[in-house]
Amino acid sequence: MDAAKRKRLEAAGWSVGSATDFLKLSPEEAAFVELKLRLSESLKQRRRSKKLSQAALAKKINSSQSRVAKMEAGDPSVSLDLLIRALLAIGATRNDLARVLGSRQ
Amino acid sequence: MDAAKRKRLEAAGWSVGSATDFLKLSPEEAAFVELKLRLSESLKQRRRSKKLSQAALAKKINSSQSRVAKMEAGDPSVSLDLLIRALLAIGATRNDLARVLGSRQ
DNA sequence: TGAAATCATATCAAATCTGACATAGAATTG
DNA sequence: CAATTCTATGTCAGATTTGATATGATTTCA
Repeated sequence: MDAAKRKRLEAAGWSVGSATDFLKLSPEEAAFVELKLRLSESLKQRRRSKKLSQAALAKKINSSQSRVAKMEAGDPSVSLDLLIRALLAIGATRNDLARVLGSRQ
Repeated sequence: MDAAKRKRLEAAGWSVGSATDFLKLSPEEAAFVELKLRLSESLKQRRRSKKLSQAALAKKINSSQSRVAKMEAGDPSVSLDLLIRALLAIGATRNDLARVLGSRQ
């Protein structure tokens, strides 16, 4: 469907900034994408600051290195569930998540 | 498996308070469940305050009444993705979500 | 440089989640 | 009290997400 096509695009092009409206996403979809990207970035940061490899994190959450890579890349095949489980597993608290989701500052 | 059994139980018994450790959930799992329950409750509240029926909300997010009921009941078959999409669709902002996830007050 | 570790990307069968439907049980209203 | 509207719960085929695997690219470091 239409949504499927957009989903396929969701991942690409975001790596740099945090723009949200390069293709006609509804406000809710835009917010959803932004949300996932913030979690992705947070995951990458946290993992790195803990000096874990993707493989090591994967083990912690019994997943695989390739999936962790996809999480961090904002791949559309990765669910919020997985992202958040990973963040919790790496030591993030609910408050940490709240900070990631909310306005900067 | 073991996790599956727990998942099956995840939903029941939470309606009242917000206890989190009635069965041996790891801290991360407990946090994850707590998180879903908060979103469930928030959804129910928001929908009601907008005087929408479950069917009406379902239509908005092209889902079904039964699934909305499950969302609000904290049914384990409902993903975070769906919960959050529903909240966004009903007008919640990222900041609203952050408030729901973070510490009370 | 080059070997070793780490990361990115594609693919796929199995697992999970989904909307839809059926139907029963509340709640509301007349 | 119905009649009507709303909500809860079970089921299931189809869709999506998953871990695993393979393999190539990039980084690290001696």
